[in-house]
Amino acid sequence: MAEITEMNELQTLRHSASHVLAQAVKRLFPDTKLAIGPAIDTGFYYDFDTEHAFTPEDLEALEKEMKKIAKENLKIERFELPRAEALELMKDEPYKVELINDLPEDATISFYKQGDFTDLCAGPHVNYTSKVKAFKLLSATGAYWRGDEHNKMLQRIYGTAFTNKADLEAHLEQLEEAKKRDHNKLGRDLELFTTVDYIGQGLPIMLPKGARIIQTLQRWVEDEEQKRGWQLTKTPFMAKSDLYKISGHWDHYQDGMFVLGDPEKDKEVYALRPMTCPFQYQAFLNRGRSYRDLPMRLNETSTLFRNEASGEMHGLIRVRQFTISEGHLMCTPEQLAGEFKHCLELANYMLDVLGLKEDITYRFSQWDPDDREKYIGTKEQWDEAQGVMKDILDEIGLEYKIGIGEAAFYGPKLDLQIKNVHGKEDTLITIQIDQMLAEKFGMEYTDRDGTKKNPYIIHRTSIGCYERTLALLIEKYAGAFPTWLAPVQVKILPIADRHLDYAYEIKKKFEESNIWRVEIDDRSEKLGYKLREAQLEKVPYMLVVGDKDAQAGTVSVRSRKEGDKGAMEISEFIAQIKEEIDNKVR
RNA sequence: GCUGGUGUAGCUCAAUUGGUAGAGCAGCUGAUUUGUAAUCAGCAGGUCGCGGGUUCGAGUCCCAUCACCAGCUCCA
Repeated sequence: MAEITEMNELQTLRHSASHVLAQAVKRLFPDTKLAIGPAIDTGFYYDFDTEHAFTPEDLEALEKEMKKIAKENLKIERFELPRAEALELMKDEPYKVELINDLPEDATISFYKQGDFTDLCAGPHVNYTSKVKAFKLLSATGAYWRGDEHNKMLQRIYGTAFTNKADLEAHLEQLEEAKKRDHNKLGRDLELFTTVDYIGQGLPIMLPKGARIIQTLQRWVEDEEQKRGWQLTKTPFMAKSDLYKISGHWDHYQDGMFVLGDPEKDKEVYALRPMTCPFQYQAFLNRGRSYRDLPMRLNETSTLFRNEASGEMHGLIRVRQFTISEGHLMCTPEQLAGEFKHCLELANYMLDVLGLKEDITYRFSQWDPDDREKYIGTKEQWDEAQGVMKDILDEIGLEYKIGIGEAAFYGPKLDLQIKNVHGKEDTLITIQIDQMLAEKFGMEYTDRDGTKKNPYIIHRTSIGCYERTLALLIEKYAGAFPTWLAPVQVKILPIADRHLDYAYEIKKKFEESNIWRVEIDDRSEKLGYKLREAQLEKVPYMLVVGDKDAQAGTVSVRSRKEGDKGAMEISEFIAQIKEEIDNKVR
């Protein structure tokens, strides 16, 4: 209870902070029209309509004005008005008028007034502006009125506020720390990936170290899927438009596809694949199928191409070409629940080993019955597919949120959501039930009774897209990957050049034990310097070798996690690290 | 796609009112051969994101474009 009260207090304070901001904006930029200004998880924002674009200097000036307003210690008072009077009061604020008009007939229309500033608002608020003292304005950006891209773009100012200075400082420091973990910065610093302007947006170059991590993940995923009864396919990266017309992608997804050729002029048009589904179905369609063939589990390490809008790309999280651990599973209605659980188990196992499971939330993504444009199929089909998924989820006892309008165009999804270091949520893994595409593609199996039936199809990924998953891993571990994933697992640091031979001897012993990610730092630098470099590269183990080690046939081990571990027999250390790698110790 | 910001050496950043592009670190060469956060000396490195324009003269001003960043909208 105390916690809830505290949260509400903070939300109230932040809401009041947004009003103080709006008051400051009105004072400094009187022509500004007000939209809305709520409290959010991390602070508050307010949307304004003005010709003037807010600069960082403006934010400073506004902060100063806000401090002044706080100092003036204005009383914040609530009052209510009948609709007509409310509209009269807000006649110069078109957005407020729109909001009032959208309120239901019997709604109470309340206002909050502080000095010369009055705002339409349901409240609650703190009682005096002086309460708003520990705050900071963070950024000015654009945002569509009512979140609709067809509406005018307003200017949003983001800020944060706390009940005391210490909390504010701590939060700002946390933001700085988050920046250091940001995969888009750290991943480049650690030479995992880069981008090149003449290659294009959303097309990252995986550098040797990044590629090595992805290779490790991919080998592990494909092996694990094989163990669990999945059969690997390799299908083309492009197809004629005919294929996408059958699947519905041509109608529902064309803007998102890279089309090769001009549909208006050319006889044949190809498109790079944005999804694997219609390709992998061909493996099922290769010959007639019976119930004995089911469940048929097909997996593929599948590279996809999506022509995302130019503003959507972000590091490795949103890209135009990516590789996903894809899979499609054809089964009977009786098998569906079991197979769905099997897919979820695999995904959860993967996330558990990676250490990401604790950061996952589940979203049951459903269609939006009011947006028929976006979806194929009938209401009955959707009700059935969603009903089946709901039963499965409830049976497992999974805690989930419902996302209306978040479904795929052909069926409902269970999305495994994760937040990045800045608190922005993305889908890492998705498992979908589809009872529509099988019919479209004429996928049938002969059942026991000799009748032909369409199988249920589960679309799923086990580890998600390698690029996105890598991004989350970089942030999770701040670049200090578990040994089994680390692009460099051991760095050998000879303290003088005469120990280089011994260093190579050690490296060879690692290689004989099938450990290849061992590097020697052969520069003539001081040991302290080399150690610092190895630490910056986040290498799990550093082996210092000098005279006494060379003579005794040992290595001095320094662990990233545990610090100095002293001298060890080489074979002993190799056995230890091998076990760590094989068991995927985090 | 939209709003705003940013592009100078591999990295972090300088460059007065428009007047010869600099520094530290990284790199290379030589010396040093060192036991836990920076050994010394030298060398090299830039069509100032790309393209136009204004000007006697543009890293600096204007236009256009590309990329990166934040946010919105969309999405794995």
